[in-house]
Amino acid sequence: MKVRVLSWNINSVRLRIDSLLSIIKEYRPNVVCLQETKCPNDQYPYEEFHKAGLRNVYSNGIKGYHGVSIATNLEVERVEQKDFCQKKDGRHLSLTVTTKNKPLTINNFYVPAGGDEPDPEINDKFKHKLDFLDEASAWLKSKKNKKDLILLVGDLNIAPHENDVWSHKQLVKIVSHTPVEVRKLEKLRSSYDFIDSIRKFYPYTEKVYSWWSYRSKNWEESNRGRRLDHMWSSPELDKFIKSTSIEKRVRDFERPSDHVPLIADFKF
DNA sequence: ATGGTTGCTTGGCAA
Repeated sequence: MKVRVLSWNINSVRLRIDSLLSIIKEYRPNVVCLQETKCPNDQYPYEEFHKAGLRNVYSNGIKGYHGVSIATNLEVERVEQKDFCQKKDGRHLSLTVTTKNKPLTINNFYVPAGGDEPDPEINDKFKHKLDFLDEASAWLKSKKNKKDLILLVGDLNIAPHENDVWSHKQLVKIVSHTPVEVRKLEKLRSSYDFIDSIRKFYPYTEKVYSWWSYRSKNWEESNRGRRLDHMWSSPELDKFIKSTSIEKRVRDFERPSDHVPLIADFKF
């Protein structure tokens, strides 16, 4: 049994629904995880997913900002959404689906961006980001079970490695690449001994990005990107992974998101 | 060092 998971910070699901439908048609994912849907649950385009063959659709969205969703054509055993930091904003949703072997849980995260100033004392948004990562780490750790199939995907808003950014030197004090954030992300990863499934297929010796700012023309030529989006597999799930990819071409779509989709392929 | 763009909404924030 093959399972394909696609994860994308779509930056408005309503604005880019046609781009998403063409991506679904082309890549045929079994699971679609979105971040920054910017769409309240009662306005979510559920029917568009149904028509595209993804019958089970769940949204954790609020008006205006952030918001996550998961759509799948697999049987859903369980749905969970965790409200970290008591903010009541849509930054997490998880589904447990049925595979040939045993249940697979997909956690979809949208970690707070953290504002501009990398100091929790003077910047509440940065504090929220660090607190969110601490709470998510503790929550995952409390659920840890060696034999479970767990996938964590999403826009984690941190590019941890030197080769996850266009210039380590110029970004080391910029939110998304500061040492304190990198440590918190590593804590999140180690909470479940996750394996970085993108880097498993894209070695650390090469520069790899999933996001290019809207604020520069010729995004491709200047190539000042960051790898903010991630796919992590639990050790048991890692046994079944066949490949991952970063669909960079999507950054060239008409009215693009500033992020591109990630894909992971599993065979159970 | 600064400003650059986009989306949700129509003024200003969040990214």
